[in-house]
Amino acid sequence: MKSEPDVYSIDDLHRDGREMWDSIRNYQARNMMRDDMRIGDEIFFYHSSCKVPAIVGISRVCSEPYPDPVQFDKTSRYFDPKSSKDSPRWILVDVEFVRKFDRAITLTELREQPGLDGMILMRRGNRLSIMPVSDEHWDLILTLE
DNA sequence: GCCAACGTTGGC
DNA sequence: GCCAACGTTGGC
Repeated sequence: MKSEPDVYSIDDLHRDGREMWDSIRNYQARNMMRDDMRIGDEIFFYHSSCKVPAIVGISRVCSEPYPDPVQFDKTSRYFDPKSSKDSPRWILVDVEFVRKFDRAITLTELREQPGLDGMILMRRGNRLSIMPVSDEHWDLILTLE
């Protein structure tokens, strides 16, 4: 899961313990939270749109999927007038802090790993803020820490 | 600040 | 249902 550190960083999650992953307005990302995530699933926490884009730690899914309350908040820029409580369009999960890496594993470094070829994160122009990571890639990335 | 790569919107 | 125009993301 990507997050802009200026908006919400791994340190913020460490401080808060857990966080509702709200305001995601992309159908693919929503589908992953709604359909693919299970309580206990571990997540790489990635800092994006910043000086050194990098995987900086691990978080974990800690709720069932449920409707994003922000979609009903008229004062929010993420308010969705086409959504309704009867059939909410945007679904999210809560995530909890697991640990922060001793050092950030930078995108540059990840690109240098031949074993990570084909990772969705590395695709040019990739804009997905939530994406699956294969077991092989997960294990390989952990050896880089 | 630039620009590639998408996703979304809306006219037809 | 197509597709052009536009908006957003995010690395560089």
